[in-house]
Amino acid sequence: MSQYNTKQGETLLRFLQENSSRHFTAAEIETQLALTGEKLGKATVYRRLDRLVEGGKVRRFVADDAKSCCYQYIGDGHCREHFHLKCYKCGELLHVECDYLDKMQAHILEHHGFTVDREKITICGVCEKCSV
Amino acid sequence: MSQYNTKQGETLLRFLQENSSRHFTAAEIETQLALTGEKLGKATVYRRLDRLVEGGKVRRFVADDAKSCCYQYIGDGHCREHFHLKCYKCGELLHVECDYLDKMQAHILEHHGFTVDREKITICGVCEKCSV
DNA sequence: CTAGTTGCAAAGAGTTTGCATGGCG
DNA sequence: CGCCATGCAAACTCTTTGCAACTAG
Repeated sequence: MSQYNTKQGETLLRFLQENSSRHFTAAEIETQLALTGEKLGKATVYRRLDRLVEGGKVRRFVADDAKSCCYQYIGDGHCREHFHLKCYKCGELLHVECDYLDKMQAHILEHHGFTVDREKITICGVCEKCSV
Repeated sequence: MSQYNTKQGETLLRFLQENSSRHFTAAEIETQLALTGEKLGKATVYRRLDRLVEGGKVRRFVADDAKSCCYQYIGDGHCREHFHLKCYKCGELLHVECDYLDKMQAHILEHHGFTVDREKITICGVCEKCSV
């Protein structure tokens, strides 16, 4: 699939990495990159994002009120090992390594016969800063 | 807002209630109702769904792969008191009353300074039947 | 009778696709 | 040089909106 390294591909990935505490829509990414003169075509943005999502480097989701998808860098496969808490006020994504949550997963399986998909799960709420 | 009771409004609500273990896109709802001769206009479907979502009777979300919104009946305000586990294979929505999860919420607040929004949270995974 | 509701069709918004050009290896 | 990637614009899909006709209260 992604076989060639291109300037555009690197630009997009770098942008997401450098702003990994925030999420963006495709349109926002396009605009932001255009501001710094690194203009990418709309289609390219979508195509590369799709790949990053498939490759597990980027998470795609739809914010509650939003009409379009948001994308956020979550890093390499390493993120499978912990949980994600996402603040829907500021957009901050917290990566949490937590025994309690590990046990939660076991509890749910045992008591409710349900296998939690920790890779996909994102726990929404409000972070410390925003809850004041 | 919703002041008049109409045949269309009742038809839609009844359909969702009777199929509360499943979720549907707006288009699916339209099609299903048309099959039983209870044809609703596209716009009406969207407008009534919006209201039901605002009123808390229906949950709107975007399935991982899907391109469009899904809607599922979750009942009256009562659903704020428990947690939802959703199977992404069969679509079943489990309503779970669980001390452990209550404590989880407390734990996350205490140890991670994060206020979980239990109304919005849906824990995704695979249910008992589908995990075999 | 009045105000909310419906249905149609047109408008919008976001995303995907086709195709010629350009760039990586 | 071959093949993939890019960029543009057109095509698509889903959702919202405008408006005249209709209906609940």
